[in-house]
Amino acid sequence: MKTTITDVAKHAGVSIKTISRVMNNEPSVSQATREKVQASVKELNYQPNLAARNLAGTKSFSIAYVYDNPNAYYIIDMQAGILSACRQQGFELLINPCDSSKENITEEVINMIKHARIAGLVLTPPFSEMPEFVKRITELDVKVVRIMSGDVAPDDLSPCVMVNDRDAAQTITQHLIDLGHKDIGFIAGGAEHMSTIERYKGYRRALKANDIIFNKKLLIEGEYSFESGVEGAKQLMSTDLPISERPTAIFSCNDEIAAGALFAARLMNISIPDQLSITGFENSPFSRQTWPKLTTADQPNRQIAENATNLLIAQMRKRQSKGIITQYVPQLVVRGS
Amino acid sequence: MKTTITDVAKHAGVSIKTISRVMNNEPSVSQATREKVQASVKELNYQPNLAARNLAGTKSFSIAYVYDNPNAYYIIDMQAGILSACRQQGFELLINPCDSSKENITEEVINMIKHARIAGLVLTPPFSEMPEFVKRITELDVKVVRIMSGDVAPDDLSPCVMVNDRDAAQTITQHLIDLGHKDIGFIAGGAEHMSTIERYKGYRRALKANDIIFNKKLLIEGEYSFESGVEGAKQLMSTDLPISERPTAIFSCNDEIAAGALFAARLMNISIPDQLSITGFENSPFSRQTWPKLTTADQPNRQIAENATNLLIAQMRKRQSKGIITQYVPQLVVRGS
DNA sequence: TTAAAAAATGACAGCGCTGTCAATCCATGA
DNA sequence: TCATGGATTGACAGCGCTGTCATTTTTTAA
Repeated sequence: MKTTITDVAKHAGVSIKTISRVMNNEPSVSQATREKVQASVKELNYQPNLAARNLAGTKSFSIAYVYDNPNAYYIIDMQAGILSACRQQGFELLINPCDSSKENITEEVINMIKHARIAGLVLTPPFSEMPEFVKRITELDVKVVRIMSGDVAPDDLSPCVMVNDRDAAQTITQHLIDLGHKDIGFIAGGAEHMSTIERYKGYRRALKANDIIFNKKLLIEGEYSFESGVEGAKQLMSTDLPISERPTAIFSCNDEIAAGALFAARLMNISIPDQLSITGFENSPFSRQTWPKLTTADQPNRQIAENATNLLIAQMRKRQSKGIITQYVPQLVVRGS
Repeated sequence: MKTTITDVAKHAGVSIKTISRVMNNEPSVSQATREKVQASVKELNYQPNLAARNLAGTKSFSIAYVYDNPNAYYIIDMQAGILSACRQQGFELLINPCDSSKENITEEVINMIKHARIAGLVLTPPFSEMPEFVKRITELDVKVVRIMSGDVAPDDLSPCVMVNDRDAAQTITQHLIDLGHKDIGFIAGGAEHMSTIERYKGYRRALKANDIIFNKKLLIEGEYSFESGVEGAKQLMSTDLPISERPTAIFSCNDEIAAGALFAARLMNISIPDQLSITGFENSPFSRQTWPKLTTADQPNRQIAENATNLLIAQMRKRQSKGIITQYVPQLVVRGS
């Protein structure tokens, strides 16, 4: 039989209410009692029953992860990080794959929140980048944490974990420049993604810092896909162009694009990295499944998610911590491309 | 405020117990009453509170998905399917990423089951292919459903959803043979995976059915990775070999291997599919991110998972359905490779 | 027609916890 | 010394549901 609060109460010689107080870190418990209870809890290996807690109390111990992202590796990593934080803090995780482009997605999520009595939401792009959505949710007295691209939070509706794609992109570009490149092509992802914009800004900033004049012809507006990388690279390296107008390096907005570009280069008999350098972004499994392996930027997604979830839980416990921001800067991973 | 069982009882003019009976599909409710209650349930949009159910009853409404698989796309699809079935049946899904190679993984999972009062487990490879693990779990009176490769269940410990890789592999191989190929290389995945073995069997069976003698030199023992595909293809197509000893087609055990093989072919200036045909398996996003796109086999993972979960729930409700087996045969997807 | 059996329904306790509020304890200062 | 008030602690109801068992209604058979 599982140990219940009553067992612990008997063991510690206090009332169940006191156990409850200690378990919830409430004040008004003397230090002596608190320690006595904690000892009993440990000895009996007591873990409060979540169902009972949810039923009896006004607060909830459920967190939901609402996602919609074609990148399964990203989701899985995030999920693992969130779960890890939830476990440690005695929360339950509900997962919620959604279609963010759906007309009434906000209502749907709100319904879900109400029905399952969700206390908090972990949001990644694209949801974290939908201001109206976030606003509606936070108005419901449901706490939110957002993981998004940028360096400063767009508002103070929730704590944010910012992934500084801009600085990382600048670092990558600088790396290319240090390698001697001056004509660096840029294949963008979809412009609706904050990350694309941020990465582009970083690229531009690096150029500027090195007094390299930006050449509009080297900018390809693509999307986050392999095909887009193939097309982009073909366009940039077209033999119709005089050699002087072709870039000697290509900054791809993510690994998938980079893989496509790499592929196109191979088709055109351009040797990598001798004749052309290509960089990716994200350090996805993809980046190791090309040849040569991609030089890219790595972000510790699992850790980011865990951190974000802890921020969310902290926010739920106290009344504060709204304005908190954590920033991660993806790190350059130099490989063979 | 959420509608509770009491609201429905009042609305329908019966006791809460009767509502409970209807909600749980218990017998001993007259048809008339049942319909009256169902009408009220619908009108009030009543959904039983899971926490209360779990707390009050002896049965549990929680299912866990225990997984450990490097293929994130597979996991995400499975997860979506399981979730969909859970939602429809009023179950809750707990996810549980695990390291299957860990020494005491069985104990860990059992602990988790006990603590969260899990009623059933959805298992995919590698867990579904660990007989001892499955045995231990089912002894706990926890229901299990396994999704695995094969055509018949290995035992009757649980319902199984079998993915008939063998037949699918035979179909793919036959497709290559129909294209005129006689010398077909085979790059295997890890031999610890049932799927590899099954796919190999299908390949051999197709050869036999067409009176093609199996050539041991065309078999490469690899693993499920891009690199393995590159290496395998290089070996098979080595210029050290007389042309007559090189295959004209390569059966790759999954898309990742196939992508590697495709890549190697490109390196060696072998044109696809003119000089060499390559097939994959799994229809992963990978298979569309190569050029030409891979001919492969598609399995409806989401649907498989949903189906399996329904089987699990059926098993939990009644006492029967242990021996049930559903079989899926992945379907040939002909593309450009 | 009526007793007995079977089917349908309901009353009520209680799952493990939290919220409310009352009771107790203790240090303080008049 | 004793009232005062804040800090601690506990008693108890009740969250929404299910399990048990008693009660009522219906069906069956004599």
